[in-house]
Amino acid sequence: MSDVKVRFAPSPTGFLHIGSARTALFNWLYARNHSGEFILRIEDTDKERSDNRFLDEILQSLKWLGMAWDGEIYYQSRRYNIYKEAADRLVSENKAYHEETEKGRAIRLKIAKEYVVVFYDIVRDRIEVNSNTLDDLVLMKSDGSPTYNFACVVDDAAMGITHVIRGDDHIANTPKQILVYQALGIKPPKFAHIPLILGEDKSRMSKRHGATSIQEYRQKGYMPEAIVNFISLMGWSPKDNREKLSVEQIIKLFSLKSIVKTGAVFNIKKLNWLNGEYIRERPIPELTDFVQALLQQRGVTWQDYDRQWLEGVVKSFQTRFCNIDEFIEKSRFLFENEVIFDRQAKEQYLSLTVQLERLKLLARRLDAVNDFSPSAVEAVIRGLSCELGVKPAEIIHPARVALTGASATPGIFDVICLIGKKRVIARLHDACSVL
RNA sequence: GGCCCUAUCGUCUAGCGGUUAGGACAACGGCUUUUCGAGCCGUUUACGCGGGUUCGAGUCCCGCUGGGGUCACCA
Repeated sequence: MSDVKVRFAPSPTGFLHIGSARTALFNWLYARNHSGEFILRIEDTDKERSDNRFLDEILQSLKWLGMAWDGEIYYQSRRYNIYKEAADRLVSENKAYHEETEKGRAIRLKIAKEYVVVFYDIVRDRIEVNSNTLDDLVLMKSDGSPTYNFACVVDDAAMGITHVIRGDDHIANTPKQILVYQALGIKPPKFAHIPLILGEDKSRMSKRHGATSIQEYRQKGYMPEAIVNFISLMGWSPKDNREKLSVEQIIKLFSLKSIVKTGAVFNIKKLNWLNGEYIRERPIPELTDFVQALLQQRGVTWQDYDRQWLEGVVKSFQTRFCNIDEFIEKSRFLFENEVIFDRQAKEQYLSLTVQLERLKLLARRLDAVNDFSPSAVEAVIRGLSCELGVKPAEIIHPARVALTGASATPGIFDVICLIGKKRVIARLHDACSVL
């Protein structure tokens, strides 16, 4: 058994976003690395802003990312008596006092002047703050609920938390909390303040920087292992030049001491690359399940859709997409009846009479093919190019545009089969209709 | 503004007194090829500035500048 016990303490006032997911991850990794405990505590003392909708979402995101917590979930809203008791004790010991305000009676902690609070942070080493910069800390609000800094300390102590791993933005809270620990006569846990995740402009990542909630990334088709791998690399590294790591490998290598001190700018392009790596290594049946679920969510469908066909589509696109938006965008010619033409491609490949005449011929030959397989289609096209004395590309390029509207697609022989004979002939005819 | 933290390619990072400053993403180019992608190969790009300490500084110290965080009866 290990003596490590950490916690993730979200407040249900918003969705689980990239930053807090990373905080949760580092806690979880640390616990797993030390065979310690990882508990979940819901800091729902703000009645106004807390919402069960957010709580459900946070729990779901955590599960989806694979971070299982140990034991029961704690809710601060159900522990008010514990905070009250602790606060009363401090008042009786003359370490805190009641304050009458317009809103009612609050309890504040007395903070001595000219006192230097020193603590050692695992990431940043020594930090010291003069108590003169601190006001007497409100412990219990006039509505009877505890303040964050108080409830947090009381709970961390009561739950036996050994390491508090949290965002950088809490550094300023730490001296205050240490003063609470001292008043309570309890030895503080160890602290590790991890750098924040930043947006493009280097300020703390927020909604205005684009998608920030884990759920959004899930819906966009990012895999949990890609996200875990990616966020673990913001502020931490295995130091051996590896980038793609399984969660087991990360757990094994993880260390709080190797966390960097500077904020990391969220780089979506790298996430895209990593997600693409995971997509490429996934077996087709599995990847198809993954894509299928997402397409369903988006309402993308096709009348002749069947599992085998979809697997073929996924196989053709496996190396060509890094998220579901890209998949949908690039494969639309398979799911929609109408072909959306790229203006330039059409200009280049479907404007000459010879090009259209070749397509007309191609349509006739293809129509005669009964076994509509990639190899059969290829034989037809190569045969035709030979007969006409032109390079296969002279037929392939116009055909690609006529059939898909685009100039960049998976291999044309596969594409033709995926579109299906009936639609292929129809599209070819449509393209030649101006003749 | 006070307080606190921080500073290596555009971005994520390795480095922990002596390195041709390494890797990854991105970008760019090449190979391959029916286009694109993937893959493989390659190129461009970094130690913010100024002082010290030292035989020697990206690495240690100080200052400056830049960036961030925080200053609630919100967490």
